[in-house]
Amino acid sequence: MARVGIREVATLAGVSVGTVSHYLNHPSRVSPEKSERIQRAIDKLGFVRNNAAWQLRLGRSTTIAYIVPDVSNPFFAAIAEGVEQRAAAHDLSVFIANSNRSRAREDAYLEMFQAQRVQGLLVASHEPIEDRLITLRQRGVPSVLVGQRGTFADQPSVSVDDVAGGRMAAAHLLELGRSRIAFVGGPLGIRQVADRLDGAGSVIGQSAEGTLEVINVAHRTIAEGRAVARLLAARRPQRRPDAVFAVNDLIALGLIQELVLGHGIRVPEDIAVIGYDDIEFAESSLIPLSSIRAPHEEFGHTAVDLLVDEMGEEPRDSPAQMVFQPVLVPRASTLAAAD
Amino acid sequence: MARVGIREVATLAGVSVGTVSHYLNHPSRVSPEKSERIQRAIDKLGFVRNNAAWQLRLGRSTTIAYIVPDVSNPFFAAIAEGVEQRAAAHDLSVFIANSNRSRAREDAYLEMFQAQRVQGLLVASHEPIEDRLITLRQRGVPSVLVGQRGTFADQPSVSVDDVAGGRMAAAHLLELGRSRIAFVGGPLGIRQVADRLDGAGSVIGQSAEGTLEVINVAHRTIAEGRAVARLLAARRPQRRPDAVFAVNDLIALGLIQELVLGHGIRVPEDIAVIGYDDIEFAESSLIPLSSIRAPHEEFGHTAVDLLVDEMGEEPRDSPAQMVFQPVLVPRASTLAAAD
DNA sequence: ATAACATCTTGATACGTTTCAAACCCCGGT
DNA sequence: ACCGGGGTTTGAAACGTATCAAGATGTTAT
Repeated sequence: MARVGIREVATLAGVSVGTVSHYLNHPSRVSPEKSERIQRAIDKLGFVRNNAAWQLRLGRSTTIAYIVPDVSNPFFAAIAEGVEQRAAAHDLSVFIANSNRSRAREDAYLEMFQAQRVQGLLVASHEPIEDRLITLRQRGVPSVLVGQRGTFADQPSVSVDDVAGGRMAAAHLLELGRSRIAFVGGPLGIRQVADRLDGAGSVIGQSAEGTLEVINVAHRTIAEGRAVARLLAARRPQRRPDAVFAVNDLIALGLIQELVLGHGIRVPEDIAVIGYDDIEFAESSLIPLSSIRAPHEEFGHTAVDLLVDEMGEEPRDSPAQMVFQPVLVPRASTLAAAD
Repeated sequence: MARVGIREVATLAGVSVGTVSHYLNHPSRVSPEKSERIQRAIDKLGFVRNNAAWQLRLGRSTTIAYIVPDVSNPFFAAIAEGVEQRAAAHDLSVFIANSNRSRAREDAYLEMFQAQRVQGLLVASHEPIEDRLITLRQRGVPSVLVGQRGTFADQPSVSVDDVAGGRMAAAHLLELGRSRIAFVGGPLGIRQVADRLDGAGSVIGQSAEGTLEVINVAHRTIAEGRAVARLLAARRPQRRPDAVFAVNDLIALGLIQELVLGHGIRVPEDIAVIGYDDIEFAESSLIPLSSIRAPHEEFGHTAVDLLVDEMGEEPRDSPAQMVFQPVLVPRASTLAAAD
């Protein structure tokens, strides 16, 4: 298959390359007759514009990237959906990259996207990553932090008030009369994790007799939740917590699954469980999972809007750090059956 | 921020652009002393190679694309994970695009990737899409169909034997003594859907008294499953099926959720439910979901391998259409409780 | 001392596109 | 008959990089 470029089209149509380019970019400036000829040539040759050359000439791309720590976490998938929608409205394509919770992969992608000259970056990360983003911004690549509030005022971000979310979760458990509460999550170096624990701690600290145990886990996956469940099941019943606040829904789901099916521990009677994020599967879980709901699609929409703002020339007028308030969604995993 | 290219680096380091380029691509050919100076200049200027120019020069990119109908279906996310892993091993980057079940978006992405001159395409689609892939192949862009077997011998694909899967599901239900079986899925224009139904039908047709009802749905989402559940609940109990085979796990999960929580219909006692794909959340569902398991990561791995093969020059030696055999994973949604 | 050669460096060229300035053509107005 | 001018068309230049052929420098063998 011979390479077919604008030049081949031009020859076949009997016009100059300039005219073909005009036809492609400013169709109004070329006469109907030549337009016709050019279009015919394009069809015949199956010409598709070479993006590399186009970008090179224009000095910019029309792509943004969305870096996500874990595609298989439905929370990020839901956000991705929102991102795609809004990006399409802005005529931007989205390059989704999966860092797989690996810092090295994350850095590699950051570098790669820079080489691609993407217009901007949407970054959801568990690692503290702002230092890198500063560097990128200096090089002209704007970014929006997703799910984690920027610590610097000029780092735009879209996030949930995780401290408030943590408070809500803990308050909910306390109100149900639970007192020996375990927080399952980690590492605490992750801001979102620390904040949620922080919120929970502040509420429990104020209560008369609540206690807060922290069970640190390295990853926030279903498998990890199961592992913690086995850990709890191995304890003497009196030493088990009577409520668990899991730092995300995946852990909570794994936990419930293993507790109930693997060890016959009842949820919520023996241990109440609340998660975080309210992913789509929380509702249809073994025991429908109580959760702290963060907006999903809206999250994505806002992130793109912020990024587009940032990509513009004018200095920002609206506040760049959007913080959503989470909502408590109580379900069977904390509430006794209603009947 | 002034644009910084290879030229700026060269000036700062006091060498020619050719040398800098050599340093980047054939480090061995440049003297230690200049290497040092160049590296220093790169660091100082924060130089990152311009991918557009690089691609333009080389005439090819180092990227493959993975088009998926629905990022928020964990089945595709799991495959994506496998794809990323294997692609990384081949030094390829993966551009994940979400067609959102829209043919228009699908076409737009196909066009875009062609413009990007990606090395190859991984396409998971519900639409019949092979005609387009043929055109692409003629233009030098190889592709691998994911989840759907190629109908032409030269269209590589990675798929599951869906007819066999359908048979397994139906046989399982019949063995449990169920006879009024409903298949929930659609549209039948989708090959995977038709095959699964086909398999189920063939088994039920051979049985003494099994009947197969088809409940057609437009989408294969949790929400759609719920809708079907409401439909079934509205029927007189005698007219309800005693078993449901859902064309994927999402539908099955939504169905169970609404049947049990919304209408007090028992699963599996009143209606047994089996899904398809065995996504991660099937196991931790309200009623752990029986499912037909297709390989996940392995699927992604194989797809990339096939694509890489295809990208090579030599004609293929190994068979290009991999068909995996599915496995029945029985769980509580069809089996009576064991205790 | 010179030739032959290896090592390192350079400048020019091409990749496929867009865009700018100039050229062209055809008309209507003077 | 000439000029001005809009609408079309053209050719050339540039974008940032890799590579090739050739130049420069230094080294070894004769």
